[in-house]
Amino acid sequence: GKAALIEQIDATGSISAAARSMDMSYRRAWQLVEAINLSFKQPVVVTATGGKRGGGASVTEFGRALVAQFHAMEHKASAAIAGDIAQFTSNLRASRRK
Amino acid sequence: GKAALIEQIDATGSISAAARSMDMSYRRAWQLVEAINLSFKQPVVVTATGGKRGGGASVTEFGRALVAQFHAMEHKASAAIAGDIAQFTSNLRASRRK
DNA sequence: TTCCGTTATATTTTTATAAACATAACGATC
DNA sequence: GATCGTTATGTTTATAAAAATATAACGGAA
Repeated sequence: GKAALIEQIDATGSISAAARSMDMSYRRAWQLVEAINLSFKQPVVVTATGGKRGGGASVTEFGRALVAQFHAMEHKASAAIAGDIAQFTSNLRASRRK
Repeated sequence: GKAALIEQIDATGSISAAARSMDMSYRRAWQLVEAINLSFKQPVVVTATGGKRGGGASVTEFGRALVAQFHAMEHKASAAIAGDIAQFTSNLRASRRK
């Protein structure tokens, strides 16, 4: 979720546009960004207030590398257990929706 | 969490003893067991009410195999991304507790 | 038939999380 | 200095999850 948010910020240039595109409140998106930035030693998203278009946000190179690494980890872990997952899933009962 | 609960049930022979050992309410443990059993095509934990010692619960062979597979998956996934995790963690800010 | 420790279930209360709503601050541009 | 879209923050409400509390049902054994 956070990785997707960062990607949308990178794509749109603002937290609010990213939030809109993900059908998320600006408040929540901003809080996530704050939490992310506080989590790492270096900033992941940098913001600007005011100005011609009201401001904006951009993703740092560090942030981009982080997201890329995250996706790489996803793929590695997923590939490592793909076989088990298939078998595991075959033992799951078909869940009834609503 | 659920895997640990199943292991405790297997070790103790009852849901309530497992719950006590994990400092969990019996109610919660029972609900987890119910959810687990409903999730799979075959029962993972079988229970008995009443009787000499009030009843009890035991883990099926299917359940044991499931837990074993789960741990195997944990190890595989963990090993696959161990290097990334180390680097990732090095970028994390030391979080302040309380 | 009473007792015991367990499974099983219902109800209420508390806590945590998310959503919703409102508003201030910013600063380049016009 | 008025405007605009954004960042930034506070406050309240709603929803969900967990915890706490209570009690019924079970069935061997004494």
